[in-house]
Amino acid sequence: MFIEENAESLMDKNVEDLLSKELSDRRIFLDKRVLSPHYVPKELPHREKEITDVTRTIAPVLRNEKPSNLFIYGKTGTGKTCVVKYVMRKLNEFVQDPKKNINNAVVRSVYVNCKIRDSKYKVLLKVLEDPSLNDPTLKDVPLKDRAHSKGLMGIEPSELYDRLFNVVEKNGMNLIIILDEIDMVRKGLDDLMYILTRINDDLSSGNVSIIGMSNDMRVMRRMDPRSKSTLCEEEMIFKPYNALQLRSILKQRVEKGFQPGVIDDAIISRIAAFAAQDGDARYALRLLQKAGEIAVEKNSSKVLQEHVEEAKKRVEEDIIAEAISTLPEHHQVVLYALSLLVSCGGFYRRLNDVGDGDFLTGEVYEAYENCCKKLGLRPRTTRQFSDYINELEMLGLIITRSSGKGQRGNTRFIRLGYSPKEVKKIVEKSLGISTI
DNA sequence: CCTCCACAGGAAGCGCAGGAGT
DNA sequence: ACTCCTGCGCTTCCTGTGGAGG
Repeated sequence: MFIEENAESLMDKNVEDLLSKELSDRRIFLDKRVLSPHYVPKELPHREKEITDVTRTIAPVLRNEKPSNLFIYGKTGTGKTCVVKYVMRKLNEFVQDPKKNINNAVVRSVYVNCKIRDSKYKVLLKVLEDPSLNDPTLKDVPLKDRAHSKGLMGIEPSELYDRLFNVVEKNGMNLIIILDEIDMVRKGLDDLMYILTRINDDLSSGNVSIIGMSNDMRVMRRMDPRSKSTLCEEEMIFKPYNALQLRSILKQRVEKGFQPGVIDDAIISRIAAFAAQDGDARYALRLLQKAGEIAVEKNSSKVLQEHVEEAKKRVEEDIIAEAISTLPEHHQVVLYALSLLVSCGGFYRRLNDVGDGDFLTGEVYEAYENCCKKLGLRPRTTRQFSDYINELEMLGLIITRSSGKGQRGNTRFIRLGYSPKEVKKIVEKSLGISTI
Protein backbone atom coordinates (compact mmCIF):
# COMPACT_ATOMS: atom_id res chain seq x y z
CA MET A 1 0.00 0.00 0.00
CA PHE A 2 2.66 2.33 1.06
CA ILE A 3 4.77 1.43 -1.95
CA GLU A 4 1.88 1.88 -4.29
CA GLU A 5 1.17 5.32 -2.99
CA ASN A 6 4.81 6.14 -3.40
CA ALA A 7 4.85 4.92 -6.95
CA GLU A 8 1.76 6.90 -7.72
CA SER A 9 3.14 10.10 -6.38
CA LEU A 10 6.27 9.40 -8.35
CA MET A 11 4.21 9.07 -11.48
CA ASP A 12 2.25 12.19 -10.67
CA LYS A 13 5.50 13.98 -10.32
CA ASN A 14 6.73 12.69 -13.70
CA VAL A 15 3.61 13.85 -15.48
CA GLU A 16 3.75 17.16 -13.71
CA ASP A 17 7.40 17.54 -14.64
CA LEU A 18 6.65 16.84 -18.26
CA LEU A 19 3.84 19.35 -18.35
CA SER A 20 5.81 22.09 -16.71
CA LYS A 21 8.75 21.28 -18.93
CA GLU A 22 6.52 21.89 -21.91
CA LEU A 23 5.73 25.31 -20.54
CA SER A 24 9.29 26.23 -19.70
CA ASP A 25 10.26 24.92 -23.15
CA ARG A 26 8.15 27.71 -24.58
CA ARG A 27 10.11 30.28 -22.64
CA ILE A 28 13.17 29.47 -24.74
CA PHE A 29 11.93 27.81 -27.91
CA LEU A 30 9.46 29.14 -30.42
CA ASP A 31 9.44 26.29 -32.92
CA LYS A 32 11.77 23.38 -32.39
CA ARG A 33 11.10 21.92 -35.83
CA VAL A 34 13.23 24.47 -37.62
CA LEU A 35 16.23 23.17 -35.68
CA SER A 36 15.81 19.64 -36.97
CA PRO A 37 18.37 18.48 -39.53
CA HIS A 38 15.50 17.38 -41.79
CA TYR A 39 14.00 20.84 -41.98
CA VAL A 40 14.51 22.49 -45.34
CA PRO A 41 14.18 26.27 -44.93
CA LYS A 42 12.72 28.64 -47.51
CA GLU A 43 16.08 30.28 -48.00
CA LEU A 44 19.38 28.45 -48.13
CA PRO A 45 22.13 30.95 -47.41
CA HIS A 46 25.58 30.45 -48.97
CA ARG A 47 24.44 27.74 -51.32
CA GLU A 48 23.15 29.90 -54.15
CA LYS A 49 25.73 28.67 -56.64
CA GLU A 50 25.15 25.04 -55.71
CA ILE A 51 21.41 25.48 -56.11
CA THR A 52 21.80 26.95 -59.60
CA ASP A 53 24.21 24.21 -60.60
CA VAL A 54 21.91 21.41 -59.47
CA THR A 55 18.93 23.11 -61.08
CA ARG A 56 20.79 23.53 -64.35
CA THR A 57 21.78 19.88 -64.35
CA ILE A 58 18.28 18.53 -63.86
CA ALA A 59 16.43 21.16 -65.89
CA PRO A 60 16.32 19.07 -69.13
CA VAL A 61 13.50 17.01 -67.58
CA LEU A 62 11.21 19.91 -68.40
CA ARG A 63 11.82 19.17 -72.07
CA ASN A 64 11.39 15.45 -71.40
CA GLU A 65 15.10 14.94 -71.92
CA LYS A 66 17.31 12.88 -69.75
CA PRO A 67 19.53 15.00 -67.51
CA SER A 68 23.10 14.03 -66.78
CA ASN A 69 23.65 11.91 -63.74
CA LEU A 70 25.10 13.93 -60.92
CA PHE A 71 27.48 13.05 -58.15
CA ILE A 72 27.77 15.39 -55.19
CA TYR A 73 30.58 15.07 -52.74
CA GLY A 74 30.77 16.99 -49.50
CA LYS A 75 31.42 16.36 -45.83
CA THR A 76 28.52 15.97 -43.41
CA GLY A 77 26.59 19.14 -42.77
CA THR A 78 27.63 20.92 -45.95
CA GLY A 79 24.06 21.10 -47.20
CA LYS A 80 24.05 18.39 -49.87
CA THR A 81 20.75 16.86 -48.86
CA CYS A 82 19.24 20.24 -48.12
CA VAL A 83 20.16 21.71 -51.50
CA VAL A 84 18.91 18.70 -53.45
CA LYS A 85 15.65 18.53 -51.50
CA TYR A 86 15.23 22.24 -51.96
CA VAL A 87 15.69 22.05 -55.72
CA MET A 88 13.36 19.08 -55.94
CA ARG A 89 10.69 20.99 -54.06
CA LYS A 90 11.04 23.93 -56.43
CA LEU A 91 11.01 21.65 -59.45
CA ASN A 92 7.90 19.97 -58.17
CA GLU A 93 6.13 23.29 -57.69
CA PHE A 94 7.14 24.32 -61.18
CA VAL A 95 5.85 21.13 -62.75
CA GLN A 96 2.55 21.33 -60.87
CA ASP A 97 1.81 24.67 -62.51
CA PRO A 98 0.30 23.98 -65.95
CA LYS A 99 1.15 27.51 -67.08
CA LYS A 100 4.83 26.93 -66.47
CA ASN A 101 5.05 23.27 -67.38
CA ILE A 102 4.37 23.85 -71.06
CA ASN A 103 5.61 20.43 -72.16
CA ASN A 104 3.44 18.62 -69.63
CA ALA A 105 6.48 16.83 -68.38
CA VAL A 106 5.79 14.10 -65.88
CA VAL A 107 8.56 14.53 -63.32
CA ARG A 108 9.00 12.39 -60.25
CA SER A 109 11.83 12.32 -57.78
CA VAL A 110 12.46 9.63 -55.23
CA TYR A 111 14.72 10.20 -52.28
CA VAL A 112 16.50 7.14 -50.94
CA ASN A 113 18.70 7.20 -47.90
CA CYS A 114 21.19 4.43 -48.54
CA LYS A 115 22.14 4.25 -44.90
CA ILE A 116 18.77 2.59 -44.36
CA ARG A 117 18.52 0.92 -47.79
CA ASP A 118 22.01 -0.46 -47.85
CA SER A 119 21.79 -2.91 -50.74
CA LYS A 120 20.89 -2.74 -54.38
CA TYR A 121 17.80 -4.74 -53.68
CA LYS A 122 16.54 -2.49 -50.88
CA VAL A 123 17.17 0.62 -52.94
CA LEU A 124 15.11 -0.72 -55.84
CA LEU A 125 12.33 -1.69 -53.45
CA LYS A 126 12.28 1.74 -51.88
CA VAL A 127 12.04 3.38 -55.29
CA LEU A 128 9.14 1.14 -56.27
CA GLU A 129 7.37 1.58 -52.96
CA ASP A 130 7.48 5.34 -53.21
CA PRO A 131 3.93 6.72 -53.25
CA SER A 132 4.69 9.15 -56.05
CA LEU A 133 5.34 6.22 -58.40
CA ASN A 134 2.10 4.54 -57.54
CA ASP A 135 0.15 5.75 -60.49
CA PRO A 136 -3.51 4.75 -60.30
CA THR A 137 -3.57 4.05 -64.03
CA LEU A 138 -1.30 1.12 -63.39
CA LYS A 139 -3.12 -2.10 -62.74
CA ASP A 140 -0.04 -3.67 -61.34
CA VAL A 141 0.10 -2.06 -57.91
CA PRO A 142 0.47 -4.94 -55.49
CA LEU A 143 3.39 -3.17 -53.83
CA LYS A 144 1.16 -0.50 -52.39
CA ASP A 145 -0.68 -2.84 -50.07
CA ARG A 146 2.52 -3.96 -48.51
CA ALA A 147 4.18 -0.65 -48.12
CA HIS A 148 4.05 -1.12 -44.37
CA SER A 149 5.73 -4.51 -44.39
CA LYS A 150 9.36 -4.81 -43.49
CA GLY A 151 10.50 -5.62 -46.99
CA LEU A 152 9.82 -7.75 -49.96
CA MET A 153 11.89 -10.82 -50.38
CA GLY A 154 11.47 -13.47 -52.93
CA ILE A 155 10.85 -11.15 -55.83
CA GLU A 156 13.36 -11.70 -58.57
CA PRO A 157 15.54 -8.72 -59.31
CA SER A 158 14.52 -8.93 -62.94
CA GLU A 159 10.92 -8.47 -61.88
CA LEU A 160 11.84 -5.38 -59.91
CA TYR A 161 13.49 -4.10 -63.03
CA ASP A 162 10.39 -4.83 -65.10
CA ARG A 163 8.11 -3.06 -62.65
CA LEU A 164 10.29 0.02 -62.60
CA PHE A 165 10.51 -0.08 -66.37
CA ASN A 166 6.75 -0.32 -66.74
CA VAL A 167 6.00 2.56 -64.40
CA VAL A 168 8.42 4.86 -66.19
CA GLU A 169 7.51 3.73 -69.70
CA LYS A 170 3.73 3.88 -69.33
CA ASN A 171 3.80 7.37 -67.87
CA GLY A 172 6.61 8.73 -69.98
CA MET A 173 8.06 9.65 -66.66
CA ASN A 174 11.20 11.68 -65.99
CA LEU A 175 12.34 9.88 -62.89
CA ILE A 176 15.09 11.33 -60.74
CA ILE A 177 16.46 8.93 -58.19
CA ILE A 178 18.33 10.58 -55.35
CA LEU A 179 20.74 8.27 -53.59
CA ASP A 180 21.88 9.91 -50.38
CA GLU A 181 24.89 8.45 -48.58
CA ILE A 182 25.54 6.27 -51.59
CA ASP A 183 28.74 4.99 -50.00
CA MET A 184 26.59 2.99 -47.60
CA VAL A 185 25.43 0.65 -50.35
CA ARG A 186 27.60 -2.30 -49.47
CA LYS A 187 26.24 -4.90 -51.82
CA GLY A 188 25.86 -4.42 -55.54
CA LEU A 189 26.48 -0.72 -56.02
CA ASP A 190 27.98 -1.33 -59.45
CA ASP A 191 25.06 -3.53 -60.33
CA LEU A 192 22.60 -0.88 -59.20
CA MET A 193 24.29 1.76 -61.33
CA TYR A 194 24.25 -0.58 -64.28
CA ILE A 195 20.56 -1.35 -63.90
CA LEU A 196 19.51 2.26 -63.44
CA THR A 197 21.51 3.47 -66.43
CA ARG A 198 20.77 0.59 -68.75
CA ILE A 199 17.05 1.11 -68.26
CA ASN A 200 17.35 4.23 -70.42
CA ASP A 201 18.46 2.15 -73.40
CA ASP A 202 15.30 0.04 -73.21
CA LEU A 203 12.84 2.87 -72.59
CA SER A 204 10.99 4.29 -75.56
CA SER A 205 9.50 7.08 -73.46
CA GLY A 206 10.60 8.53 -70.16
CA ASN A 207 14.00 8.39 -68.56
CA VAL A 208 15.76 7.68 -65.31
CA SER A 209 18.55 9.81 -63.90
CA ILE A 210 20.55 9.59 -60.73
CA ILE A 211 21.78 12.06 -58.18
CA GLY A 212 24.29 10.39 -55.89
CA MET A 213 25.60 11.97 -52.71
CA SER A 214 28.39 10.94 -50.43
CA ASN A 215 30.64 12.28 -47.72
CA ASP A 216 33.23 9.62 -48.39
CA MET A 217 35.42 9.93 -51.44
CA ARG A 218 36.54 6.35 -50.99
CA VAL A 219 33.27 5.19 -52.49
CA MET A 220 34.69 6.17 -55.86
CA ARG A 221 37.69 3.96 -55.42
CA ARG A 222 35.46 1.01 -54.64
CA MET A 223 33.38 1.50 -57.75
CA ASP A 224 33.83 -0.07 -61.11
CA PRO A 225 35.32 2.51 -63.52
CA ARG A 226 32.36 2.15 -65.85
CA SER A 227 29.65 2.79 -63.25
CA LYS A 228 31.84 5.54 -61.86
CA SER A 229 31.89 7.38 -65.15
CA THR A 230 28.14 6.97 -65.65
CA LEU A 231 27.36 8.33 -62.20
CA CYS A 232 29.82 11.20 -62.53
CA GLU A 233 28.63 12.69 -65.79
CA GLU A 234 28.41 15.79 -63.65
CA GLU A 235 30.35 16.26 -60.46
CA MET A 236 29.99 18.79 -57.69
CA ILE A 237 31.87 19.37 -54.50
CA PHE A 238 30.27 21.14 -51.55
CA LYS A 239 32.82 22.97 -49.46
CA PRO A 240 32.45 23.11 -45.69
CA TYR A 241 30.92 26.27 -44.28
CA ASN A 242 33.21 28.74 -42.57
CA ALA A 243 32.44 30.32 -39.20
CA LEU A 244 30.92 33.39 -40.77
CA GLN A 245 28.56 31.42 -42.94
CA LEU A 246 27.60 29.14 -40.08
CA ARG A 247 26.78 32.21 -38.04
CA SER A 248 24.27 33.51 -40.54
CA ILE A 249 22.74 30.07 -40.94
CA LEU A 250 22.33 29.86 -37.19
CA LYS A 251 20.90 33.37 -37.03
CA GLN A 252 18.27 32.44 -39.56
CA ARG A 253 17.19 29.44 -37.51
CA VAL A 254 17.38 31.28 -34.20
CA GLU A 255 14.91 33.85 -35.49
CA LYS A 256 12.36 31.18 -36.28
CA GLY A 257 13.16 28.61 -33.64
CA PHE A 258 13.77 30.64 -30.50
CA GLN A 259 11.92 33.28 -28.57
CA PRO A 260 13.26 36.76 -29.26
CA GLY A 261 16.13 37.94 -27.09
CA VAL A 262 16.91 34.48 -25.71
CA ILE A 263 20.13 34.01 -27.65
CA ASP A 264 22.75 36.74 -27.96
CA ASP A 265 24.99 37.14 -30.99
CA ALA A 266 28.00 36.17 -28.91
CA ILE A 267 26.41 32.77 -28.24
CA ILE A 268 25.74 32.24 -31.92
CA SER A 269 29.33 33.14 -32.75
CA ARG A 270 30.57 30.70 -30.16
CA ILE A 271 28.53 27.83 -31.56
CA ALA A 272 29.57 28.75 -35.09
CA ALA A 273 33.22 28.71 -34.03
CA PHE A 274 32.88 25.23 -32.54
CA ALA A 275 31.20 23.85 -35.63
CA ALA A 276 33.51 25.65 -38.04
CA GLN A 277 36.27 23.17 -37.31
CA ASP A 278 34.45 20.72 -39.58
CA GLY A 279 32.27 23.29 -41.32
CA ASP A 280 29.38 21.12 -40.24
CA ALA A 281 26.03 22.91 -40.15
CA ARG A 282 24.20 19.91 -38.83
CA TYR A 283 26.48 19.77 -35.84
CA ALA A 284 26.01 23.51 -35.32
CA LEU A 285 22.24 23.10 -35.26
CA ARG A 286 22.48 20.23 -32.86
CA LEU A 287 24.62 22.32 -30.54
CA LEU A 288 22.14 25.15 -30.79
CA GLN A 289 19.21 22.96 -29.88
CA LYS A 290 21.03 21.21 -27.06
CA ALA A 291 22.18 24.54 -25.60
CA GLY A 292 18.57 25.67 -25.62
CA GLU A 293 17.47 22.50 -23.90
CA ILE A 294 20.08 22.93 -21.23
CA ALA A 295 18.91 26.49 -20.67
CA VAL A 296 15.40 25.13 -20.16
CA GLU A 297 16.71 22.49 -17.82
CA LYS A 298 18.62 25.05 -15.77
CA ASN A 299 15.56 27.29 -15.62
CA SER A 300 17.49 30.07 -17.24
CA SER A 301 15.70 32.78 -19.16
CA LYS A 302 18.56 33.03 -21.68
CA VAL A 303 21.04 30.69 -23.29
CA LEU A 304 24.44 31.26 -21.69
CA GLN A 305 28.03 30.46 -22.66
CA GLU A 306 28.20 27.71 -20.04
CA HIS A 307 25.17 26.06 -21.61
CA VAL A 308 27.01 25.95 -24.93
CA GLU A 309 30.04 24.34 -23.31
CA GLU A 310 27.85 21.75 -21.66
CA ALA A 311 25.96 21.18 -24.90
CA LYS A 312 29.20 20.53 -26.76
CA LYS A 313 30.17 17.87 -24.26
CA ARG A 314 26.79 16.18 -24.32
CA VAL A 315 26.36 16.27 -28.08
CA GLU A 316 29.73 14.66 -28.59
CA GLU A 317 28.90 11.93 -26.09
CA ASP A 318 25.52 11.41 -27.73
CA ILE A 319 27.04 11.05 -31.17
CA ILE A 320 29.48 8.37 -30.07
CA ALA A 321 26.94 6.54 -27.93
CA GLU A 322 24.46 6.47 -30.77
CA ALA A 323 27.03 5.29 -33.27
CA ILE A 324 28.14 2.45 -31.02
CA SER A 325 24.87 1.23 -29.57
CA THR A 326 23.21 0.88 -32.98
CA LEU A 327 26.02 -1.39 -34.15
CA PRO A 328 25.53 -5.16 -34.50
CA GLU A 329 26.59 -7.22 -31.50
CA HIS A 330 29.92 -8.46 -32.77
CA HIS A 331 31.03 -5.03 -33.89
CA GLN A 332 30.46 -3.88 -30.35
CA VAL A 333 32.38 -6.81 -28.96
CA VAL A 334 35.33 -5.88 -31.16
CA LEU A 335 35.26 -2.35 -29.75
CA TYR A 336 34.94 -3.74 -26.26
CA ALA A 337 37.93 -6.00 -26.75
CA LEU A 338 39.93 -3.04 -27.99
CA SER A 339 38.94 -0.91 -25.02
CA LEU A 340 39.99 -3.70 -22.64
CA LEU A 341 43.28 -4.08 -24.49
CA VAL A 342 44.08 -0.43 -24.06
CA SER A 343 43.39 -0.44 -20.33
CA CYS A 344 45.49 -3.52 -19.65
CA GLY A 345 47.74 -3.47 -22.66
CA GLY A 346 51.12 -3.19 -20.93
CA PHE A 347 52.02 -6.77 -21.72
CA TYR A 348 51.43 -6.32 -25.42
CA ARG A 349 53.21 -3.00 -25.49
CA ARG A 350 56.36 -4.53 -24.10
CA LEU A 351 56.25 -7.26 -26.71
CA ASN A 352 55.72 -5.05 -29.69
CA ASP A 353 57.17 -1.72 -28.75
CA VAL A 354 54.85 0.44 -30.82
CA GLY A 355 52.83 3.54 -30.08
CA ASP A 356 50.61 3.55 -27.03
CA GLY A 357 47.13 2.35 -27.85
CA ASP A 358 48.12 0.75 -31.14
CA PHE A 359 47.48 -2.94 -31.55
CA LEU A 360 48.14 -5.41 -34.31
CA THR A 361 45.24 -7.15 -36.00
CA GLY A 362 46.24 -10.48 -34.49
CA GLU A 363 46.25 -9.09 -30.96
CA VAL A 364 42.86 -7.51 -31.35
CA TYR A 365 41.43 -10.70 -32.80
CA GLU A 366 42.77 -12.69 -29.87
CA ALA A 367 41.20 -10.25 -27.41
CA TYR A 368 37.96 -10.41 -29.36
CA GLU A 369 37.98 -14.21 -29.18
CA ASN A 370 38.45 -14.02 -25.42
CA CYS A 371 35.60 -11.57 -25.02
CA CYS A 372 33.33 -13.78 -27.08
CA LYS A 373 34.19 -16.77 -24.94
CA LYS A 374 33.40 -14.88 -21.75
CA LEU A 375 30.17 -13.55 -23.16
CA GLY A 376 29.14 -16.97 -24.42
CA LEU A 377 29.29 -15.97 -28.07
CA ARG A 378 30.77 -17.92 -30.93
CA PRO A 379 33.70 -15.92 -32.29
CA ARG A 380 33.56 -15.14 -35.99
CA THR A 381 36.46 -16.07 -38.24
CA THR A 382 39.38 -13.80 -39.01
CA ARG A 383 37.95 -13.16 -42.44
CA GLN A 384 34.76 -11.78 -40.99
CA PHE A 385 36.73 -9.94 -38.34
CA SER A 386 38.65 -8.19 -41.06
CA ASP A 387 35.39 -6.82 -42.44
CA TYR A 388 34.32 -5.69 -38.97
CA ILE A 389 37.54 -3.72 -38.68
CA ASN A 390 36.93 -2.06 -42.03
CA GLU A 391 33.38 -1.14 -41.14
CA LEU A 392 34.37 0.27 -37.77
CA GLU A 393 37.03 2.35 -39.42
CA MET A 394 34.57 3.64 -41.96
CA LEU A 395 32.47 4.89 -39.05
CA GLY A 396 35.49 6.57 -37.50
CA LEU A 397 35.21 4.52 -34.33
CA ILE A 398 38.66 3.08 -34.80
CA ILE A 399 41.71 4.33 -36.62
CA THR A 400 43.95 1.98 -38.55
CA ARG A 401 47.20 2.47 -40.35
CA SER A 402 49.18 -0.14 -42.17
CA SER A 403 52.29 -1.34 -40.43
CA GLY A 404 55.36 0.44 -41.62
CA LYS A 405 58.93 -0.29 -40.77
CA GLY A 406 59.88 -2.39 -37.81
CA GLN A 407 56.82 -4.62 -38.08
CA ARG A 408 56.30 -7.77 -39.97
CA GLY A 409 54.70 -7.64 -43.34
CA ASN A 410 51.28 -6.58 -44.33
CA THR A 411 49.25 -5.88 -41.21
CA ARG A 412 47.51 -2.96 -39.59
CA PHE A 413 47.81 -1.05 -36.39
CA ILE A 414 44.43 -0.52 -34.82
CA ARG A 415 43.52 2.03 -32.21
CA LEU A 416 40.31 3.34 -30.72
CA GLY A 417 39.03 6.63 -32.06
CA TYR A 418 37.63 7.62 -28.67
CA SER A 419 38.44 7.25 -25.01
CA PRO A 420 38.50 3.56 -24.10
CA LYS A 421 36.73 4.24 -20.80
CA GLU A 422 33.82 5.84 -22.59
CA VAL A 423 33.63 3.15 -25.28
CA LYS A 424 33.71 0.46 -22.60
CA LYS A 425 30.91 2.14 -20.68
CA ILE A 426 28.72 2.51 -23.76
CA VAL A 427 29.15 -1.09 -24.90
CA GLU A 428 28.50 -2.43 -21.42
CA LYS A 429 25.29 -0.48 -21.23
CA SER A 430 24.24 -1.36 -24.76
CA LEU A 431 24.89 -5.09 -24.48
CA GLY A 432 23.80 -5.25 -20.86
CA ILE A 433 27.02 -6.72 -19.55
CA SER A 434 29.21 -5.99 -16.57
CA THR A 435 32.96 -5.62 -16.82
CA ILE A 436 34.65 -8.88 -17.68
C1' DC B 1 67.57 -13.81 -54.57
C1' DC B 2 63.99 -16.77 -52.27
C1' DT B 3 60.97 -18.08 -48.42
C1' DC B 4 58.22 -17.34 -44.51
C1' DC B 5 55.18 -14.69 -41.78
C1' DA B 6 51.03 -12.29 -40.83
C1' DC B 7 47.85 -10.51 -42.63
C1' DA B 8 44.25 -8.27 -46.55
C1' DG B 9 40.63 -9.19 -49.15
C1' DG B 10 38.34 -11.70 -53.47
C1' DA B 11 35.34 -15.78 -54.80
C1' DA B 12 32.32 -19.34 -53.89
C1' DG B 13 29.18 -21.52 -51.38
C1' DC B 14 26.30 -22.67 -47.22
C1' DG B 15 22.40 -22.20 -43.98
C1' DC B 16 18.94 -19.29 -42.43
C1' DA B 17 14.92 -16.14 -42.31
C1' DG B 18 11.17 -14.85 -44.52
C1' DG B 19 7.98 -13.46 -48.52
C1' DA B 20 5.49 -15.48 -52.68
C1' DG B 21 2.93 -18.88 -54.82
C1' DT B 22 0.25 -23.04 -54.49
C1' DA C 1 1.04 -26.11 -44.72
C1' DC C 2 4.03 -26.65 -48.15
C1' DT C 3 7.75 -25.65 -51.49
C1' DC C 4 10.46 -22.34 -53.95
C1' DC C 5 13.12 -18.49 -54.13
C1' DT C 6 15.75 -14.57 -52.46
C1' DG C 7 19.14 -11.60 -49.72
C1' DC C 8 22.28 -11.77 -46.07
C1' DG C 9 25.79 -13.00 -42.81
C1' DC C 10 28.95 -16.08 -42.46
C1' DT C 11 32.73 -19.73 -43.39
C1' DT C 12 36.07 -21.87 -46.38
C1' DC C 13 39.44 -21.56 -49.56
C1' DC C 14 42.43 -19.01 -51.90
C1' DT C 15 45.66 -15.47 -53.89
C1' DG C 16 48.21 -11.19 -53.13
C1' DT C 17 51.45 -8.27 -50.57
C1' DG C 18 55.36 -6.26 -48.11
C1' DG C 19 58.96 -6.67 -44.71
C1' DA C 20 62.19 -9.96 -42.15
C1' DG C 21 65.43 -13.27 -42.35
C1' DG C 22 68.22 -16.61 -44.55
